[in-house]
Amino acid sequence: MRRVTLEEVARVAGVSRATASRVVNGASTVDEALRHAVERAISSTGYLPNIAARSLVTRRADAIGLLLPDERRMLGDPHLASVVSGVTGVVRPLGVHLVLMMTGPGTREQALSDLRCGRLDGVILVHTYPSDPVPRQLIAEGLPVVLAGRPLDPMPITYVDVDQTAGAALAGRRLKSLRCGKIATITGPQDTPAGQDRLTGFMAEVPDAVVVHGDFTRQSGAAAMEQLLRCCPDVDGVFIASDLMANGAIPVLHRGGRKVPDDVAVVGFDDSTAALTSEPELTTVRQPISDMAAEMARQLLRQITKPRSPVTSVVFEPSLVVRESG
Amino acid sequence: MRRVTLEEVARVAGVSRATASRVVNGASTVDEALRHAVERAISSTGYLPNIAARSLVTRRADAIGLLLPDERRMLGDPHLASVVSGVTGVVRPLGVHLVLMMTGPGTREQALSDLRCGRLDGVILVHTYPSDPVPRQLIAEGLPVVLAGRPLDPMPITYVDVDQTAGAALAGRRLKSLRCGKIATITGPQDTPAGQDRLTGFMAEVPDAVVVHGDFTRQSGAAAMEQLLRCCPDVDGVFIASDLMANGAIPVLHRGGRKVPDDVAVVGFDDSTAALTSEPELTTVRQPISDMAAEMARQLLRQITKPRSPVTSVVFEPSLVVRESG
DNA sequence: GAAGGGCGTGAGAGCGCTCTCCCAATCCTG
DNA sequence: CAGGATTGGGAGAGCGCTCTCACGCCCTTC
Repeated sequence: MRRVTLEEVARVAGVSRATASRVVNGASTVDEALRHAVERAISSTGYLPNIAARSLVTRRADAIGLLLPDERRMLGDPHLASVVSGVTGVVRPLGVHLVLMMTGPGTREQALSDLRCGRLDGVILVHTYPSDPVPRQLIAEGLPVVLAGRPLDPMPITYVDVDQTAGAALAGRRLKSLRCGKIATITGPQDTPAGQDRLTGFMAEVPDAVVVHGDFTRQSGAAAMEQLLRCCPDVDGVFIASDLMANGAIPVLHRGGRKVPDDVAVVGFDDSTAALTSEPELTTVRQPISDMAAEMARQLLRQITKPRSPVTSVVFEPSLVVRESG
Repeated sequence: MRRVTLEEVARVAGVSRATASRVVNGASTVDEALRHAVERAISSTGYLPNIAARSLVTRRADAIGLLLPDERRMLGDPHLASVVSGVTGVVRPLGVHLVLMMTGPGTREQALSDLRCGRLDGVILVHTYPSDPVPRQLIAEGLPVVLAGRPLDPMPITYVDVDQTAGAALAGRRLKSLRCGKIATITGPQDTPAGQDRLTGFMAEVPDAVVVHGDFTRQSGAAAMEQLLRCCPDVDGVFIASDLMANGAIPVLHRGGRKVPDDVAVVGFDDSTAALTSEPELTTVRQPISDMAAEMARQLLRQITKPRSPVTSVVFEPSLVVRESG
């Protein structure tokens, strides 16, 4: 079975290859009659443009990469699906492919060379770790890139994030409005912007809060809560900097004989699926992940279309989702 | 900044483009001295092959698609990440891209035309719904495709699945060995092969089990458990056909005053992350999702390399993971 | 009625690569 | 040492598309 080429469509329509190409690409300078002839020829032959050939001359791959952190952390990340659907929602209608890449040995390098050899038009980088060299390399080479989340060190790069500080403040205000007297927080890792901002935002609202550190994992949430109950048994309100940690912490509270929210109110962060699998369901700070992902896609597309366009990061407003836990 | 071409590498190395190409593609018939010259030229110029040009002549896109079901169901699917990592693990080292596609309006058609126009070499289809026309279209056109999970209607298509029946039997045997007297099951949707097989496999082992239907969602698990407690309050062992449903069902059990596993033993299916977020943690039937995904990738790659090769489906053995719930 | 300006069309030159010839050089064999 | 076999390298023809450029044609405009 042979593939139909533009040449063939042109022959059937009785026009030149150039005109057929114009119709395929929606140029406006084609006579109505000829346009119809070409369109008929396209549908009668079942023509589909060969992307490789087009790509060769336009120097666009019409594909972008989504570079995810190492597998272990990602496997538990309930955000992933929302990110993917937000990005594809923007990108698919434009015929742009979304290529998924996980950080493994050498994979970040892979993505870089895919970008350099024109196989990918740009990448969205999720969760770069501190001191990750990739973002800097990308901006140095002028390659289109958008970061999910503000980078730890300031650099001239487009990112999309939620206002973490404001979100944590929301949580603080909620606990205060619940008339909690002894308030604590379980933090995220302090070498990440999100971890830092959620702490500072919360402390600004509740300056005398007890601070226990976690690292965003479920296990660390459980461990931190054990520590908290030991050092501060009269706590009656906790802001836990991720739903996943809250998910690990709440059973510890139960085992410690506390009822949630009656004895201890709990507010999480993320509004991930973990918020719904908790018992009771989590009051949490919502990040509009899907919208943010869509915005990342739009920003990336803009950079691809207009290279070296100015850096314009976007910060979304978080909101409080009140459920049962606090 | 200009891109380096093969032509340039050849000039620097003092050979023809053909020889340079041979070195790049690892042909064995190149003299050691020349090979080294070319390799030096490649690294000194920073040459990277242009994929579009290569693709144009080899007629391979070196990209495969992962076609996922509609977003709503997928968002809650904890398997996704394992599937992705299993597939990329096989496919990336070979330089093959994984393109993620979600079923939206017209997206399945998109995937088909991507396949037809050579933009994708093959697809992995996850969760086709009953009477989905896409699998048949694909096999009719001889396009490489692998199904995740046995199709409902038998058709000559390669699929990878776990032995659902055997897995459910494992669950049944576990509950019997726990000396449960009154055993029940909450099923998956009976219009899916997994839903059917998990029921029949379980019933073969526990013929007198009480049957309540669910549809694999958390909500349906909760609803089914309420129904079960009403119609059969003395139940002391339940096989729930998905961890997600078990996740919804266990709180209902608690609210009904039953302790898990003391009063009611619970066994789930999937060994998804939902099994770990349950309280207590779920005893469940494990499907080696990541291995299965890797196998799907291998099968697909084989089909791409050797078109029209015979259909060879692979069925994996499930295993029982004993945790706290039963 | 001639000159000027659009506008739509076709010819053709690539884009960067692979791969099929074909030729030259080397090797073996009798 | 001649003949054939074998091997490595080069020339060049595409792969299917886009896009520039130049050429008609028709519609103005004085």
